[in-house]
Amino acid sequence: MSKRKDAGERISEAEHAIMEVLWDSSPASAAEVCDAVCAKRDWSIPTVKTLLSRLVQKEAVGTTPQGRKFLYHPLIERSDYVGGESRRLVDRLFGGRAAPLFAQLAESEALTDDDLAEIEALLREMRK
Amino acid sequence: MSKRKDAGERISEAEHAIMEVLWDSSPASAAEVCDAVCAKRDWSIPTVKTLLSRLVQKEAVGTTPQGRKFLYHPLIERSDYVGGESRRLVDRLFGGRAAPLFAQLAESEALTDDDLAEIEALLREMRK
DNA sequence: TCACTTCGGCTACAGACGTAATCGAAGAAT
DNA sequence: ATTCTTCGATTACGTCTGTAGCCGAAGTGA
Repeated sequence: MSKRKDAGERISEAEHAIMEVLWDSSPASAAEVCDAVCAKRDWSIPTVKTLLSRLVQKEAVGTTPQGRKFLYHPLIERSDYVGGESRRLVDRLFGGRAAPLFAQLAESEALTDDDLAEIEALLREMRK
Repeated sequence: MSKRKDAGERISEAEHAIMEVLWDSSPASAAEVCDAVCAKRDWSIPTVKTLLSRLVQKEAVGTTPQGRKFLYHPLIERSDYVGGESRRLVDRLFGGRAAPLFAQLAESEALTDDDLAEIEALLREMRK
């Protein structure tokens, strides 16, 4: 079954940074979100608020009236987002095949020994 | 700033479709490019021309005056582009680690048996 | 040589995105 | 109650992206 309701509009790069914060500490106020990213991305509160409201519009985050303020929380799972983005890349760049992606990462030395070990473990585990 | 490598202007989604055509058949005229994508993406010649000129501006494709017309050819390697995009995704979504990406793809069933076999082969090969 | 066709080059324009200032209502402080 | 402070909401605006129209120079056929 395909939960055909969400999947609304695409989440932009900047918006994703906000999502990341919310996925990290679920209910948070705009100010708290800013505390978490404003320094890193050199944003100001207004920017964070705009991004938050756009995410609300896109139904990617929900709000809970906490007294007079609002608390924001993600409405979509991080794994869903990440999975979608990953698949989109694989589709667009590698014709939907994951192996070439892996080869590409390997070639550009983006794979650490740890990665290799982990992937091997995963492979072994899937091998049944 | 970091390593301000030239030829760094971002290539957009639509532009990438054009690049893909050029990577496939190196020197091509605008009309030929259109023949290859206009149907698929439902574009018109003007659109292709705009995208081509933007890519020229971005120094992602070069031109060769062929008599009266122009022939376009890519100036950046497909592997470079693909590698860059892949790494960008891995950095943004998985903190630079490839293993989680792999796990993600596995979980979302984006890995075919062929993929697994190929990856295993690659792994074995890198194992020395 | 003179319409007619072909191209590349500018121009256009709406929608998304990044970034942020301003406004107005609700609380807090005095 | 009056003012000060907080927030969310609204508005702003330049850039990038997707899509495409128009224009003028060059080539073609008669």
